[in-house]
Order: sequence, then structure tokens, then C-alpha cells
Amino acid sequence: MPELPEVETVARGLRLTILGRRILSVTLGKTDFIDDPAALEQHLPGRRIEAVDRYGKFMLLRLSPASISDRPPANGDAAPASLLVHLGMTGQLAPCAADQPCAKHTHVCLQLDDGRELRYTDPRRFGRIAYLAEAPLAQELTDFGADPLEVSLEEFAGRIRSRHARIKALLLDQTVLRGVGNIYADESLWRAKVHPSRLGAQLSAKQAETLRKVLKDTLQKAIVMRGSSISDFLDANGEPGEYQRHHRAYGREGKRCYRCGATIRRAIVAGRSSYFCPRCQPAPRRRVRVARTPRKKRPRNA
DNA sequence: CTCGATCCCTGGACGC
DNA sequence: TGCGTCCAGGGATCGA
Repeated sequence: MPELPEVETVARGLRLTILGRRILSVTLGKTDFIDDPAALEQHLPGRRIEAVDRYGKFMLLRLSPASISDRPPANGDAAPASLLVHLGMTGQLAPCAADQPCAKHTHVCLQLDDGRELRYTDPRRFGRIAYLAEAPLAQELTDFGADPLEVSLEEFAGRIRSRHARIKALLLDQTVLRGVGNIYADESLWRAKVHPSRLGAQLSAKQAETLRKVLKDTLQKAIVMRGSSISDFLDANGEPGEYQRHHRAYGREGKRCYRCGATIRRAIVAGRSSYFCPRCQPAPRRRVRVARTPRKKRPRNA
């Protein structure tokens, strides 16, 4: 499942292989995950891929204005634009020789000016693709939280310790931090020895500091290892990552904790499978559910 | 504000 | 072997 490190890995691969290529034409398969399929066909041809950026779990293919000599640019095609790509669970984006047969579930092919095609494959179609001009793109990106690789301690602690949601839910919330998914949430919580059910506001200043550090370290190490290949993640060269070998919590239910030897457990937290060490990551004290006798109302302080 | 439930979708695991 | 069932999960959405 592509999270920040996997998306970064794909983006880096694409930077090495398709930067500067011009899109000649577009072929679409199933389009129910594309915002406006006709916009791709209408606005992509003639544009050059000038940069590949990552924003959280999104990839942004920055496109030049269209340049087609034999006809005047259509509406908006004289301006730069972007192709926004979210890989969802099973999306893959990779260049391929145009004469290669398309893999199953290939839904977008961009014919390039060097005889290759940039192909998007996604069995489950949980991904998203959108052609966006500058203003709509900016609008699209406004609600996202901090980049976990860049966020300051002050901002991180502020975004976490002010909240009464579970820390696992906060790490997964893209409006709090952009780019963290289930794997790296669990991995960083294990490293920080914080239970996924702990509330953001329950974290001490020290725990928040540790969590920020281990989250950043974990993501950076995962990027170096070219991401985690759990189910079917492959990078832009069609190769798997290596970081899954370094997982300490994710997917290790029933196995021994690398730190203390206790048995890693799995529980649903924030609607997601969460793996943690019950000894290293002590559960928050269960909320005191004392059936107390109703007290007389205290006067509100003025 | 925060939560859980539901939906989207397919492949893989599992049981019979 | 084959079929049915369940599950995974990022994100949107809705009601509690």
C-alpha cells in the first residue's frame, strides 16, 4: 500500500525516466476513478512533463503548456497544469515500451514522444487521477496537514497534543500529517513505545518529541530501502521495495517483539488493523466508567 | 469534535 | 478442483 516512502520511490523513479518527455496522446480504460476523463484526453496531448513532485501520498506530474504547432491552443492549454495521481491501494505508474502488451487492469496509457508509454495500472481502482490547472490544484491541496519529513517539533506537538482522537487516527489523518498510512503509523508508534489507542492529548511532550523523530527516521529509512512491498507495491522500474524486512510491528501478529520478546498483537484502532507490542506500548488506562451518583451542578466559573 | 459504519473494488486466503 | 465467503485497506461520506 503506497504511503509516503513508496510514493517518493515512484516519483524518484519517474524523475529519472520520463522527465522532459512530451505526451502525444492518451488512451483510457476504466475511468470511474478519474475526476474528468475527457479532460485528460483533451488537455494532456502536447504537454511536456517538466517535474514530478510528491505531496503527501499524491504524485504531481507538472506539465508545460501545450505546444502543438499546427493549431492554436484550446482553452487553458496555454497555461501550465498538473496531473495529480494517487496510487490508492494497488496503483502502479510506470513507463513501458509502447509495443509491450498492457498488463491487466491498465486504465491509463500516455503515449510519449520517445516510443514509450506511461501506464497506470490499478486492480482495485482505489486510486485517483485528475487533470488540474493551477488554481484548482492549489484548492485541492489546501486541506492537507504537515509533511512529516519537514514538520517542526512545535507544529507536530501542537497538532497532536491538542486533540482527543486516538494517536493512530491522528497519524492516519491526512489533514494532520500528509503521507502517513497504516504501516508507518504502526512502525513509528512501536518505535516510540506509544499505544495506538492513546489519545493525542495524552502524549507527554517527550513522547511527542520521540514520535516525531522516529516517524521521520522511519520514513527516511524506508525511502532509502525503496519502500515496503506488502501486497503488490512495485516502483517505477517494476521492482519491489525492501523495507518490509525491517518492519517491527506491522503484519507481525503472534510474533515476538524485537525489543522485549512479548507477543505482538493486532487490534482494530481507528478502523484499521493495528499491530503493537502490548508490553512496550502500554494501553491507556481504560476510561474510568464509575457509575457515580449525579452530583449537584457546580456553578460555572464566571 | 470524534466515532463507527458503509461504500467503493479485486485478488488472495480459507473452508468445505 | 471449485465455489462461496471473508478480508484487506485509503478515503469519502453520513449519522450518532
